[in-house]
Amino acid sequence: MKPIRILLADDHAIVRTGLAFLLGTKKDFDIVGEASDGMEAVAMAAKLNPDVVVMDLMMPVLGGAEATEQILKTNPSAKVLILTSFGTESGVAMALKSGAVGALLKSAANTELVDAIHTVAAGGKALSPDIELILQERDATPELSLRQRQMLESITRGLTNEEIALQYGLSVPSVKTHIVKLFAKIGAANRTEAASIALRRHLV
Amino acid sequence: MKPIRILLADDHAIVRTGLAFLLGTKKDFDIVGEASDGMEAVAMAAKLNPDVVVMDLMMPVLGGAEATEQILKTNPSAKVLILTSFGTESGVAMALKSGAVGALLKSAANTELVDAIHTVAAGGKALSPDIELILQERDATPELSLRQRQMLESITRGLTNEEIALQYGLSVPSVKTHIVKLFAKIGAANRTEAASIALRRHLV
DNA sequence: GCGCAATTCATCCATTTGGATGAACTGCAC
DNA sequence: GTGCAGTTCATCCAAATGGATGAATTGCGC
Repeated sequence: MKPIRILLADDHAIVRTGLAFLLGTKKDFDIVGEASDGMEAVAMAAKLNPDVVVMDLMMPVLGGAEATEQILKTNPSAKVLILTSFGTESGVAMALKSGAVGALLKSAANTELVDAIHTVAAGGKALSPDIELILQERDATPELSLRQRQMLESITRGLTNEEIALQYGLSVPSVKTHIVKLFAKIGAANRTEAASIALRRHLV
Repeated sequence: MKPIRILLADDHAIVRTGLAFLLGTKKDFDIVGEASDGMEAVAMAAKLNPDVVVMDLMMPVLGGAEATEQILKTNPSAKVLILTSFGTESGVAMALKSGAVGALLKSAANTELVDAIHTVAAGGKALSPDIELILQERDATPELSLRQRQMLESITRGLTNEEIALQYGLSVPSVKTHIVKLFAKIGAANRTEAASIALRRHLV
């Protein structure tokens, strides 16, 4: 039986070492490459054509979600499995939308990772219970419109309504309308809580 | 020559595997234990009396900074080396104040880690340039008083001045005084920007 | 003890914010 | 094409906020 060809992508050398050691000892796994950022992962995926890409979500140069999208463009048969840390799970939904077929927390046991790789290589989806929970929370946050995202971004910068109006060439009443609707959507009582929610949920 | 006895503490099994593999192959290192949270690290340090503790900053149950303090209480000769991820460096200053003698980013090359362990085991300090930079930024943020920290915490929760006054049994004018001084210290133009700064710099 | 920072509170005022309501236009979906 | 969401703006008002100033108390360090 052919081994599963795996590409590792993580900016932490220690994690790559751990993964390479952990997965390299399994006979049915073949580590074909290691990338230390998203851009490198895309380039190596195109060249090496791996079966599974085990990828960190938070990487410099190019993040995991964007890298997933790029990889699947040139390499549609590859299965992308996302690794994420607790507290930085915000991009998981985006990565899955980009085509990742699995995601688990870095704190997962080693066996969980091995199982997940087998699952996705066989065409299945591998979402750990923790991740499912995160996605539910995410769903609880309704999508924001373009203007609402802009307002939120400005709010987190501490701008006043007048400054925001100026920035986007709007009237102050318009800004207020957008902001009030934004509050209702994200469940904020005021702009300060909105900023807090935005930063905590990584909405900006 | 006696090998350096090392205790690993990291909630990510993958990272522990990587560290164990990376350090375990060196003849002068002896991995005497692995802990998956801060509490465990404290307990194992007391029992095993390691020379060096390589510890993650972000751990469940008990964080790296607190764990460092606890360990040094029962084990003053131990050298604590902090590992931290980019973006979660906020606690580094606290960990160093707690007595850690070294800190480096997880994205550091494997050799850097090996060098750092040798350095701290020999009684030196091991701060990577990235970490030095972070500490400088930290210094740019003046220390906040107890009340100011409380105000900031409440602000990030979106509370109004009246709610904050109620929470701490103060008058609204007092709350305002504290908040205005807080703004001056952290360089915020208003409470929303203050919340933003607090969350971004992990001041709360 | 003296000074300083932190803490407490008060008054006054301009600005900002949040909320309610109404109205018009646009573009997309059913 | 009808409806809905998003967008734009207006008016009016109450509440919250920020800023300035003054003043008293406490506690810590030199």
